[in-house]
This record gives sequence, C-alpha cells and structure tokens, in this order.
Amino acid sequence: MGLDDRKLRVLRAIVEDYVATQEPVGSKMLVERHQLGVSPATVRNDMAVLEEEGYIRQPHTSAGRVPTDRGYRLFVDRLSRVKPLTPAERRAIERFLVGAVDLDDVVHRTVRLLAQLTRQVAVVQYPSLARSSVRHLELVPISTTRLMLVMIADTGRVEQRLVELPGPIPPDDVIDLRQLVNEKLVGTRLADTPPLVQALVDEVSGALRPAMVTLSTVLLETLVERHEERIALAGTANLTRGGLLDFQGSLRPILEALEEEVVLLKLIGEVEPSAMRVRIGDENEIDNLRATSVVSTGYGPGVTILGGLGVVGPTRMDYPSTIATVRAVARYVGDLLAQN
Amino acid sequence: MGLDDRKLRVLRAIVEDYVATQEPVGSKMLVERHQLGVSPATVRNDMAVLEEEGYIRQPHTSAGRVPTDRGYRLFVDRLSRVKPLTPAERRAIERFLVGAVDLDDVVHRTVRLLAQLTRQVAVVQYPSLARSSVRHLELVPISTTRLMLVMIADTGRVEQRLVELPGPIPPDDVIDLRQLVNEKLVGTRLADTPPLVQALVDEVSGALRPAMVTLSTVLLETLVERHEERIALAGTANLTRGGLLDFQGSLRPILEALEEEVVLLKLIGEVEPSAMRVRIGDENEIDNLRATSVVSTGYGPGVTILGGLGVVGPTRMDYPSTIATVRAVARYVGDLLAQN
DNA sequence: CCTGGCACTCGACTCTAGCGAGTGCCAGTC
DNA sequence: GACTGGCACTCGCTAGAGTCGAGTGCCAGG
Repeated sequence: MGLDDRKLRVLRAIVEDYVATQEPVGSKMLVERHQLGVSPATVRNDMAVLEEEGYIRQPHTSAGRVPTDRGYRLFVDRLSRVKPLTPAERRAIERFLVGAVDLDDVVHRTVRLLAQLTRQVAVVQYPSLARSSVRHLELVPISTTRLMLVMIADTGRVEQRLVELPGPIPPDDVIDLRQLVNEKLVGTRLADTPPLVQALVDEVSGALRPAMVTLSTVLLETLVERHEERIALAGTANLTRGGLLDFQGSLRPILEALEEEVVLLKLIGEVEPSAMRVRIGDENEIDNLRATSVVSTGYGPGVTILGGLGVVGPTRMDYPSTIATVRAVARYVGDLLAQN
Repeated sequence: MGLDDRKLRVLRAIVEDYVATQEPVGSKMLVERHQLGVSPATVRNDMAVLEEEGYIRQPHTSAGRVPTDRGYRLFVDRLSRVKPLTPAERRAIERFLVGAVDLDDVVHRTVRLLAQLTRQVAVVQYPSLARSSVRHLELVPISTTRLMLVMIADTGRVEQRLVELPGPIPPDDVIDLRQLVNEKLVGTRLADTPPLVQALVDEVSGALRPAMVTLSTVLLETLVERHEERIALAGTANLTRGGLLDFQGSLRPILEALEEEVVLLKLIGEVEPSAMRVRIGDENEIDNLRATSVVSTGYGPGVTILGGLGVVGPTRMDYPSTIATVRAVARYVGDLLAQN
C-alpha cells in the first residue's frame, strides 16, 4: 500500500499549512496554495487514503485534516529538507555566544539563544562530568576538621563539596593530601576515577589514612554519583504561544516535567553521537510530554560529545527550521568549548 | 470615614471565603458561614460601604463581591494573624533540609520545599556575594597564558572565571600571584575588595605586574560587577492551578518575568532586615507581575542577611499560611547556613 | 485515473428565553 | 439610629433552536 508521489506531496502540504496556520486544512485551500496540478476532489481522495493509513485525521467530521504524530514522523523523515539558517540567524548566534566568560555563562547564553531562535522551550545540559577529565583538585581548610574540596574539570566545570573529617588535621597534612590526590587523579576521565581513588586509599597509611578515607568517599560521591549532571532551561513562556490550542489546554504536566532534572536528562542526555534526535508526541517515553515534540542533539568539540541540548515544543512545530537551529547552535557551542 | 468593627469582620470573612472557594461571595453565604449575628441586608449595607472605600468590588452587577488589592492589603495588615505551622509541616522542613551536602544543594532543596509547601512559585537567592567574605582564592594554570581563578566565599559560594593573560607566565609566578592575592584579600568582605585589589596592583612591579593587572580586572569584574547574584526557581507548574482564573487568563507575562534574573532579584533581593515583605497586585513595581502577589523575606544566620527568598502567587492566596511558611523556611535555612 | 457536481454533516455562531444568585432600596421595627 | 424583611431589578449563565458554511464522501462521466 505504497503512497505515490502526489500523496506525499499532499501530506507535506498539509503539514506545512497546518504548522503555519494552526488550523485544520481542507482540500480547497490546499490546491489554491500549492501547485498540485489536480482538482480538490482528487486531493480529497488522496486525503482519504492518507487518513486510512494514519498519517492525518479529522478533528471532527467535516472539518479539515490535521497531521497525526505518524504524519509528522513521515514528514520529518522523508518529506522535509533542513532549512538553512538565514545570515541574520547565524549572526545572532555568533553575537550571542561571543563574550561568554566562563562555562556557566556559555550555558546560560546558549539556552537563552536557543529559546529565542526557536521560540520554544530550550534545554541545555552542562558538559557531562563523566565525560570530563580532572584538571585540578583543590583542598581548602575551612576549620581544623573541615575541608572544602574543589574539583576543576577540563570542560570548565567546577564542583565543590564540603568534607567533614573524622578528626582535626594539621595544615601540612592538607598539603600532602592535595598533592597526593592531584598526582593520582589529574588527567583521568571522571568515569575512570573510582578504581584510582580506591588505590589511593590503599596506598596511604599512618596519620593521613583516616582523612584520606573520608576524602575518598566524598570524592566518589561528588564526582560520580550525585548531582553528576546539570541542566539549564529557558523559554517556558513560549509554551503559552498558540493560546492553549497546543498541549490540549493544560500546561501543567509539561511544566511539571520540565522541573524534574531527571526527566530533562532523559530528554536531552541520551545522545547518539552527533545525530539529531526528533521525538514526536507519543514517541516520547515521558508521559507528561506526550503532547509535545522534542528535538535534541549532542554537542562537543569535534566528534566527541560532552552533553546534550535541545528544545521542547508543540508537535505542531516547524521541524525543518527547528532542526536547523538546534544543529547550528550545537555546533557553535562545540566549537566554543573546543577553544578551552 | 472609619470602618467599624463589624465591617472589618465582614471584610475578613469575604477574603477568607473568596480565597477558599475562588468564587465571588454574596451576603447570604456570608451570614450562613460566619457568625456575624446580623441579617444579610445589614451585611449588604456594610459591603456597600466597603465597596465605596475600595476594599472590595463586584465583577459584574449582581454577583458576589471580590476583594481588591487594597482589601487584601488591609486584611494582611490588620485582620489576619500569621497561622502557626502544623507539626507535619515543621517536620517536612527539617526532613527536607537535613542532608544537604553543599550550598547548591541547600538552595535547590529550599526552593523545592518552598514551592511544595506553599503550592506556589518559589524563588531563592543564593547568598549574596557582596555580603560574603573571601575565604580562599585559587589560581589553576590551564595553559601558559591562561589561568582559572576560583574564589571560595565563606558562605560556601564558589565562583570561577577564566583569566587570559597578556603573555606566558612561569608556574612559580602563579604561585607567587596566588600567595599575594590570598594574603591581601582573604577575610575581607567582597564589597570592600575593590580598593584592596587596586592597592595590590600598585604594590607589584617587575615581571609579575602585567599578569597582576589582568588578574585584577578579572577579579573586580567577577567578584563585584557581573553575575554577582544567583537565583533558583521552582514550582512554575503551580501557576496553572486555579485553572486560568487567576492571572486573568494569561501566564505569559508572569513566565516571562520569572525568566529574567534581574526581575527576580528586584523581587527577592531588596531585603529590609528580617522583615516579611508582602507586595499585593498593583503594589508590585514590575508590570508583568501586577496580577500576582509576592511574599518575601531575607534569610541568614542570626540577624545578618545573606540573601532573599520568597514566593509568587495569585493575589488570591492564603496569606496567613504563606507568610508563616516563608518565614519558617527562611529561619531554617539561616540556621543551616550558620553551621558552616 | 481524474474531475465536476451534489447531497450531507456538523461545528461555530447567533439569538432567545428562563433561571437564579445577588443586589439596592425602602418602609417598618426595636 | 441601627437593623431587618420584603421586593423589584440586574445580568451572567445555560439550554435550545436556527442558520451558515467549510469541508467531506460519493458518483457518474470524461
């Protein structure tokens, strides 16, 4: 039951018109606005087939057609070409990202930029710790029994954590500890540190040992388990455009989902190397987001992937330009981070 | 034109009922649900006066009355008593905040807790840098011409920033630099650092000077001007409760305002020492928030104030318990930070 | 296989009428 | 003078009826 060429053209026209007008599109409008070279009646027949196949549907008898999730999927996969960015957009990206002074700044600017360009909700993951390497570890004495551990990663991320020592520790020992952990850990990828940390503990004996034991558990906790990923979000106000027609009237579940870091990570974090990922409506595993589409990708210098970024919007979105924008922004950010 | 005691009781009853039911309240309901000891007709006369004075209004002729911003104001100032928290709520606060491992964690937990307890949008400012003191400055060489500057404040905040040096610098010089800046700056409040930084530059001569000049500008920028304040936000999904009746139907302007850090700081940051601040509807300087009320206060150990926190909700909110919750959370957080 | 024609459907909109909560006013009572 | 009961009135809300029109499905003919 193949769809011939014209039927595909019809589907494409329906998607494009619906995205543009936000209203169900009928056969007459369709032949008027696109050069299909056939009569409305013919188009109607095609539409009947498309509907039977599940690509479009009627909101109610005798109204125009609206694409289904499946219809969008086909559109994205086979009927659309990624729209090149306008020079103005390219310039906007460059201007926006130039002048970022540190990682926080880069991430914040990126997420705002993405929200602004796509006019949707933007999500950016900080460079994943697991994929970073240790650049430096610093131990700052807070009191005789407390240290502040600061880890600086090569991606620019800085994580800190308070260490409660089992007993008082002289300043010289702190210096020794610092040197020890730096010697062993600097340069290694965070994902690879656990065995090294273990080895460190085994290696140390004497007065330093108890402190090292506590330090090592904190190291493992901070660097590997907890909190490992961070996320920035922007553009939630964009959910209100389209006046509640999208999202079947309730922003509630979407806002709820967007507040859960875990959910966002699932959304953005599962990166297949440098591929664009488009999840349309029901394809989303997260129930609260079944009414939305998510366009995401990984970013990083060259082919390595440091983290993910993307946007969340109505299924009725302009996929070609959204995809183009997400891709372009990801590239720029990757390049930017490569400079560090 | 004084309001006698009964009129005030009527106003209070109107506010309480309207907050509870979300519907305009009429004279009959009022005498039924509150022991006013008079007839509906009398209450009607009182309501007429209250309306004339601008404390309540009718959405349309022949519907119940609704409090105006002015009415809420009177209610908050003179007619309500702060509701003590339930033991369950106290326990929730303790349980939620115990186990926070660092400042980020404390702030995130606090903001979520506040959103959950008040069922509104919560905003928490990180401890203000201007009110913190320098605990330690660290310089980590990234390359021969680049340093990472890490500043640890006594409030637990950690700020980092990349420093692009004018020329290559030997490792020993980095150590000297580090020692110099730490000697001069550790222990001083950030607000007081600028003259000291200036003095530092003047003091140094020779090979170290150019590096110190760059470093000093970065120090000033990072610590004083830029980025100075950070903010956490949670509970935006709560805006959707009350099904669009609040906020005259559009969340748009509110979501927009909440994304602007500057706006949030204005909201939360202007703390008068340890006082609760309640801004109702039109009293808000920020246009986009004219349809909301903001309850905020400062927090910090003892009487010192490190930052602000608060909630944003519909003018039609339960002021007594919201105020109680915000105050309680602020106290707990203050105590918690005192332990560092 | 495509097309023009035609009957049909059904949501959107308008209009009307009835209901009822709630009011303002007034005359009467304590 | 303050309060009350009674009463006419207002006006938003809802339901039902009627109309309009975009859009469809189907069919017969090219």
